[in-house]
Amino acid sequence: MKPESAKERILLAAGPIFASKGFENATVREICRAAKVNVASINYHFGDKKGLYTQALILARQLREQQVPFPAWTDDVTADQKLRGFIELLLQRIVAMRTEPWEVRLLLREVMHPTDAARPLIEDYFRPFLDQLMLIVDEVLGHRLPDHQRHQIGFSIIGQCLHYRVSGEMISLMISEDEYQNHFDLQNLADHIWRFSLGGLHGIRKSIAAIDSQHSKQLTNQIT
Amino acid sequence: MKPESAKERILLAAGPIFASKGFENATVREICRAAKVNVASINYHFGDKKGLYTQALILARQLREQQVPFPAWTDDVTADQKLRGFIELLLQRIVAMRTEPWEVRLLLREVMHPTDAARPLIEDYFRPFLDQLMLIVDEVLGHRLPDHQRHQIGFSIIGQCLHYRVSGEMISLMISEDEYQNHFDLQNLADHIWRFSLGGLHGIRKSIAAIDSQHSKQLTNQIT
DNA sequence: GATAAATTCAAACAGTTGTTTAATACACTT
DNA sequence: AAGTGTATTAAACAACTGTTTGAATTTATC
Repeated sequence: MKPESAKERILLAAGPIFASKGFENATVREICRAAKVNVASINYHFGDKKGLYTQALILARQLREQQVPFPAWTDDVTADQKLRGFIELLLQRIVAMRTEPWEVRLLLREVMHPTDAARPLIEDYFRPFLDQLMLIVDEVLGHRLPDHQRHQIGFSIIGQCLHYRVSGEMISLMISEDEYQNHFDLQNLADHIWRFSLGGLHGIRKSIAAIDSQHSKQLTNQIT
Repeated sequence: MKPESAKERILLAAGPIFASKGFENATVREICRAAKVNVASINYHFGDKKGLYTQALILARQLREQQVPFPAWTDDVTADQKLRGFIELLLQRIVAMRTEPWEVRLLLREVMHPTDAARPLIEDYFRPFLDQLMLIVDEVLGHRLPDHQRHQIGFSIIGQCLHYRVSGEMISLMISEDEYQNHFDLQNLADHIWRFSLGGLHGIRKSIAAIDSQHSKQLTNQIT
């Protein structure tokens, strides 16, 4: 295989096109034109259109993991700082304001409308990611909540971040251009979401403390 | 016009089909089959496919406003309670777990990928909705923040809610069915998002108080 | 350099797309 | 009852869809 074999060219051309048009609306002819190969090449190398889509999705995940790797924190990093880092990573991976890598768009399509190709994506990519977030939440709270609460908190944080990608266009239509330019860049958003989420977590920590003290009272009562 | 004229039948058949397949993937023949009219009817009554889509979108908004109207709160309702009511309304309008009205899906398509048809939607529907939320936020905080902060807070709350629709399928794939059934119904989610957001708001209120006291100190220094 | 395998190609396939046409049926007023 | 504008219909339109074919070309193997 040449450094730019036809198969490779197809795969690299297909990604951005699938990402911006979706599976149905992307045409094999458009992809082949972009890859500068014959229309029959897709069927020859990938079987059919769906086979190409599956390969493109796998490639997207691999590339995105390389592009924005998970940070390795040293021991002196506080839980709060880790949360801030995670939120920034999440925004970088899925929002990625300025540049719009096709990998992100393609992966997000699968999040919103999972197909059969989504299962391995969940196991290998999304679930480990969510688990990392929940470990940080445990650390911030100094307490491991029941799973459903941990998940709800995780989704609250992820949901805030994701919203700027999902509804990004609509948001930019709803606020002034000035405001968007000056206060909705990645750093400002990470700051806000971090603070807002820390507040939410502190509220939960308080109610844990209240229950705990009540619980220890009950224990005391039982003992005495 | 008969109570079920052809034009009406087309409009009502088009909504659900556009909602579940999107503009491009919905075919005029499928819509006409569902409406039991000739294929030429859409072009006759609506000019072209796009004209029909625009009308369907307008209808969706009208219907959804009627279906889940904004509550009229009495004076004795606290700001916290209003926030809880707003979150529940938002979840009912856009998440609507059990039934999946086509109106919601169609409107959400326009949120994620706004077309020309989105502008009137923003002015008449989304912006007033966001404004209502921000008034409640002002009331909870007892303080009107700069617009960009009000917006960020609003999007944090909306983002949490929207996430359960946008990534709903993915979420149900990531947690166990039991957990999903027992802890991710509308009431539980509204409760969690409410508490989490109240925590976030209290955190912000504290930092306002800190800045205010600092500010009054500075003022005192200036005076003395 | 001959043989075989892998790849590329133009052309055609059968099916679907949104839209148009011209003929017909209907409801209404004069 | 004739005339008029509106509504519906089957059929055809040209353009596009993913895929297949069989021959031509390139590449690899001996």
